[in-house]
Amino acid sequence: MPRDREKVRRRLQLAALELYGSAGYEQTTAAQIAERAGVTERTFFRHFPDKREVLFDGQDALSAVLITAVKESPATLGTWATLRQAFEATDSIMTDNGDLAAARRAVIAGSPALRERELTKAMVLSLALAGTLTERGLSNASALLAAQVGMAAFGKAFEAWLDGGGDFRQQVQLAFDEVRVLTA
Amino acid sequence: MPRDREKVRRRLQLAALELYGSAGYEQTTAAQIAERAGVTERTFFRHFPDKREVLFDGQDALSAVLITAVKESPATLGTWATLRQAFEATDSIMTDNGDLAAARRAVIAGSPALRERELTKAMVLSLALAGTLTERGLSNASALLAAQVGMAAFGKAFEAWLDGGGDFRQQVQLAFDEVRVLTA
DNA sequence: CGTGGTATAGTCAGTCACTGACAATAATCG
DNA sequence: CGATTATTGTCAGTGACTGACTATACCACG
Repeated sequence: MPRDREKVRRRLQLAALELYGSAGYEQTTAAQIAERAGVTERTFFRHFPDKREVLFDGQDALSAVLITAVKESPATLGTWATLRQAFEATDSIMTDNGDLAAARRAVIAGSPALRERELTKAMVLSLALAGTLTERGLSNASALLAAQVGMAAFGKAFEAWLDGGGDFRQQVQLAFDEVRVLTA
Repeated sequence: MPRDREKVRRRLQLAALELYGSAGYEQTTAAQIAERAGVTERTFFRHFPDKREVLFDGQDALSAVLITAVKESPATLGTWATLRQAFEATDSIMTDNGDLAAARRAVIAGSPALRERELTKAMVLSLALAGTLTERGLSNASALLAAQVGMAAFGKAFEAWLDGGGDFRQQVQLAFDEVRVLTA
């Protein structure tokens, strides 16, 4: 495997994050990112299908943790508890991603196009989650509904945690409880 | 107000729906849509900010119904019941949009770019809903969470209704109940 | 140590979404 | 009918993204 592919990928991602952060997403061209990473524009598009994707890459790890957590969850556990426990299991991933995650979030928040792509990533996660819930006996529609409600709770937990709420798992717990109270 | 703006808009929307449906979204150029509508490409982009938006236009009506329903809901009613009642109130809008809605959905389902835009539209709706829930005393974060959970239920209700489930309001009822059972 | 194969990157040309600036035209109002 | 204004046409340009082809770096093998 020549010309270390992963290195180029990471350089492109870093360059994009920096440029999006300083000049803004819309004002940054793919050619500029490529130049800063020491490659050509064409190479950028060989590594990422579009200008947005370069910012979204940790999703696979998150998805993997969620799915294995659901799969290893005891069958006696209900859907809701299974989901809560799966989202709690992402704890380590969340805690690891330090400063980069914050910069990423700021950049994404600043661009409608990037926020839109973030929604797609969330949906992909919901669909993956729903897929494994299906294996636990739920219908497709019910599995997707459950996954989406869980994702909504996870979203609030994540925001609360970023806003200084100390323990991530506890924020997940709180958000899931809030949904229970809401619908009761 | 010269050269009837609304007429051109509708012609563009219809032309887009037809072309997206027959040739596919990606294979259809903005110039083709414009030509079929009897205007130039430039005019297309004066009416719609991009190729995707031309398919999303009923959102304002839906949003208006939801928001007034929430605002007119008695203060004694809980958040969850308020949301359910609001979504039930969209009944007439859903029932009116007959064949066009079905064609629209098929086209959207066939294109990742259009599905992505649909997610944005759902989020805009959630944010609007959350805004009015805030006026009922909820925090921003809790209002958004509630709105998103409601939207998820609404989404399932809508799909179930499209799949032949007779009464729309009843599907909403069922989906909302399902979330209650899920989290209990 | 050369040599060939393969993965990766560069080059070039092209399409298409979208935009700004300005000219043309059609409806409206006096 | 003339003036005003909303809308459209025309034109030129930028930038995202793609296909086809070439060039180069790495690897294995003799």
